[in-house]
Amino acid sequence: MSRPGRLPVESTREDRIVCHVDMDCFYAACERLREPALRDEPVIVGMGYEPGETSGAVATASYEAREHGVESAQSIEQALELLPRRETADPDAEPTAYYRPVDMPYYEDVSEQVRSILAEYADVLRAVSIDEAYLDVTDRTDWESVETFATELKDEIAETVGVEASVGVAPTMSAAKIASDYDKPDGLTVVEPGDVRSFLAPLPVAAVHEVGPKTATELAEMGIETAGDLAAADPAALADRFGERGRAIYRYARGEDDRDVTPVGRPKSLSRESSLAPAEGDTETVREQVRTLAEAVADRANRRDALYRTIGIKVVSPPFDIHTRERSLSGPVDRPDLVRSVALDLLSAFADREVRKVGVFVSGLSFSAGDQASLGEWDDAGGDTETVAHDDETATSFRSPSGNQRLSGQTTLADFR
DNA sequence: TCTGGGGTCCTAGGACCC
DNA sequence: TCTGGGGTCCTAGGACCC
Repeated sequence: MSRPGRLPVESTREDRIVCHVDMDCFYAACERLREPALRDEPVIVGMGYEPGETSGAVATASYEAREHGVESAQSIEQALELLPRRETADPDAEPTAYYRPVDMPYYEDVSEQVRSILAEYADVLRAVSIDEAYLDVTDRTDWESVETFATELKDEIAETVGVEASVGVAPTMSAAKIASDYDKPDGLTVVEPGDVRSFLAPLPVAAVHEVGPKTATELAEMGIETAGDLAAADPAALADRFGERGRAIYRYARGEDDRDVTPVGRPKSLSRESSLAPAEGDTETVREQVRTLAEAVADRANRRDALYRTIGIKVVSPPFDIHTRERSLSGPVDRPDLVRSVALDLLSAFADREVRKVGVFVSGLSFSAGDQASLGEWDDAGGDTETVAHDDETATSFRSPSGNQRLSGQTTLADFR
């Protein structure tokens, strides 16, 4: 229903019902699914805790482990100090935890089961990650019955799959997300349209979408501590300081969020990266690591039927300086050898830098090899690609920094001027 | 918070085109 | 020869999210 003086599209948005479903400690829950003895025990899923392994991080800690200060993204050394491994520690002396390695294929299996239930409850579903999704359920329920609706959804996940979810319901994506976090684990929070602003007001600014640590610190300097403060701030001042994001966080804090629930599209880039132990930072080890990563990225792209037009690297050097270098090709390719040679070439800019982490990525992705043939465009431009393909001296086969070789065989606006 | 891996979007300057 | 405006592409860095 459009009210007088309102655009129909806007009133439609206000009447939306968005569910955010967030699986509780998902990796740990999956481990408990196949190993019931882990129930009610501290469980830490992560990498790097085996003897001989040098680094790693906590991917997920169960609530029992969190009570002892273990958190996601914490280094595994810290976690082991707080909670030693059950198998090796003196069981009477101190609290301990079960450690399990990350097993993505298994978690993806479980996630797929959950997703197929979610798909029954919504026409539109956005799977944000392996353990999180937004559902637009506007056409499936209303504000009077949405609590029952969401309870049924939670129950079905628990009974059918055997894992718990927290659900937030609100008229916008960002409010629904915060609502799902409000009463974890196994929570259900419904924020009706009129209540969004007052629901958000007392929360710290960091709870607002797109407010991370940097922005939260800067906001605090401006005297803005809560979402309510942010909602009452001067939007022009926020825009001055934070650009477009300043306007966005102002609106989110006020409960305004235009984003529609849409399925996630194709990836824009693919990457692989890995950390190196301090002793591994020498040039040849880093180059070897880059070769391995390049191969893995090319393989990932190939398996997804993706062609790439840009190849890049990321180098992290102490203390935590992130550098990137990238190079664009004249046309999309599937060329593992090029990924490797370009990545190594780009790496040479960091020859005398200490490296604690390296990554290789490809971007400028195009997926429709078939489409491209049918479009005929890259058949014509194939000369470009062939140039790249047949050129061992890769340096000469790239586009000049701004040269637009791609248009050379096509009719451009210039022809009409 | 001394920091793992995989992503997204925005900003800003320079080169180049018409 | 100098100047101008509008636009795209490329690259590097920054911040954020899960």
